Amino acid sequence: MTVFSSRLEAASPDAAGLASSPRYVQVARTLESAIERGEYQPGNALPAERELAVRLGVSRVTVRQAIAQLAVRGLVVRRHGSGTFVAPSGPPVRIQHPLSRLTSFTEDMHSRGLSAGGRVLSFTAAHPSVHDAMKLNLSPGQLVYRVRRLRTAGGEALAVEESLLNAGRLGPLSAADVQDVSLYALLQARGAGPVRALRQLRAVNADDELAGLLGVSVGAALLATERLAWDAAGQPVELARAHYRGDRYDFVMELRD
Amino acid sequence: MTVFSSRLEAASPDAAGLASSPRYVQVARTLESAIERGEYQPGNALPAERELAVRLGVSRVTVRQAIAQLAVRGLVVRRHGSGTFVAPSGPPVRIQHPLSRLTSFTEDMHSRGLSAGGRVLSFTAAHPSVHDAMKLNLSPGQLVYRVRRLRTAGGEALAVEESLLNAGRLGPLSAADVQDVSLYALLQARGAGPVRALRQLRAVNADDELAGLLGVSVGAALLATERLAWDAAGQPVELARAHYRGDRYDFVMELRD
DNA sequence: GAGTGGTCTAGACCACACA
DNA sequence: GTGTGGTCTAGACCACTCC
Repeated sequence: MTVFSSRLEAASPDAAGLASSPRYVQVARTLESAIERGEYQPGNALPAERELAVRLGVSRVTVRQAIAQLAVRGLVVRRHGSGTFVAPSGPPVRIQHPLSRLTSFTEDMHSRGLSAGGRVLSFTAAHPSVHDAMKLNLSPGQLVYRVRRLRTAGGEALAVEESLLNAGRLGPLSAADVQDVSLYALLQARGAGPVRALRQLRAVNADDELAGLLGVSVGAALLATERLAWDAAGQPVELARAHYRGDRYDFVMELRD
Repeated sequence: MTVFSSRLEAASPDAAGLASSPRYVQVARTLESAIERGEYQPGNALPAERELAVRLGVSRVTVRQAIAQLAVRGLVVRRHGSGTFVAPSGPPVRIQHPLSRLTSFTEDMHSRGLSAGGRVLSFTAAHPSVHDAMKLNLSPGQLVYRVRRLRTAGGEALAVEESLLNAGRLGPLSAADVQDVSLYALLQARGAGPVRALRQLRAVNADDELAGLLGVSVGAALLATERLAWDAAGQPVELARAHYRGDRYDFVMELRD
């Protein structure tokens, strides 16, 4: 089925006095409205880039530039060798994180009936950076455990989390100890359960590595957080940095006057 | 000064057994490390794209693809007709938003000694969407004021904020009333001061319009928030959606067990 | 006007998926 | 093998900035 008119911005270049936008923007809009009209259903493939180029009378490079815009916004997903597909419409897993309380990722997911999975990407004992040592109230020579984990929920990668733990405070720890267990539970078991934390949120673009791990395009918006947690004695016990998929994670908080 | 070797990944394609990455990634890394080494100082221009292409032995398109990666990550800023510049190193204005309390943008900025500026982009009375009407506890026929403002701090665009206000509850309101004044102060003055709010945060990529208003590249990560505020009587008084520059805004919150 | 980034093209080859 | 997206090229013209 031929969905598009053969040319863009047909007769009058800017009938309404609008500045004519670049072709790739026009192509992006054309594709977007076709998707919105339901001409391409979620999960279905778009026509191949080469075919779109012919149909729309533009070069393939221009089509790619247009599709790249849609991809970074999460409207479509590209699969090398296979095609470009309309993204599943409603976010299949949308997490709402209640921020009033100090909870772990594992708890969060369980309270929503999702299986909190994960995979340890790396586990090392190392010297923290000067900056991090200060935050954890350590002298630069002291060791920290550095745990890097990929967090999943409902089988889908949701976040990459890196935790720094005060090694001296916790005693011996091995990679097996952090496998498939909440770090909070582990800290609690060793008498270093956090009771207070500061959490900072900001938005960043995914670099190659995070994009690969989370299954999003390079440049996709991620929610980046840093959390510093203290135990009852006021000692810092954990410094955690996490990158959540922007399209799959919501933080919700309650504010009062 | 010739900064780069004339070719990338010179003799052995993958000496350490590493899969050779695309050229534009290599170019991006080359430029990034040159910036990190201080060979290009913040505020200074990079060599022109055409010159980089010649120096590095790649096409200009490839150079552009590499620079695009750096631009979306905020390392460099492109200025049409003028050049590509290394971004100012440390974020010159980094806001930390204390989330424990219900504060307005204006208050936030003042408490940091920054002038909270702004510009009303649009002010209309309109019918809310069904979805929004529900949130504001209105019947679909009732009117809302829709205020769209560009928020600045220290002379720099920081956020685009759109507020929906219950028109019936507030009485007559004109564009002049929302000019240069905190909406919270205005609500307070009309006996609809908010005492409780829910705030949701997520990360999104900037579209053309937001990018233009905020002075960032299309696709840059933004912190998107939606806030629904209630007055003392438990009536919803404001539904606000805002997009903050991800590289200029931090949210910080305190959590307790 | 000279120099810069922004857009666009036609064509090529590579890497991956799938039958 | 065939079809798909991913990368890359050389060259062109446009739009903007700045002198």
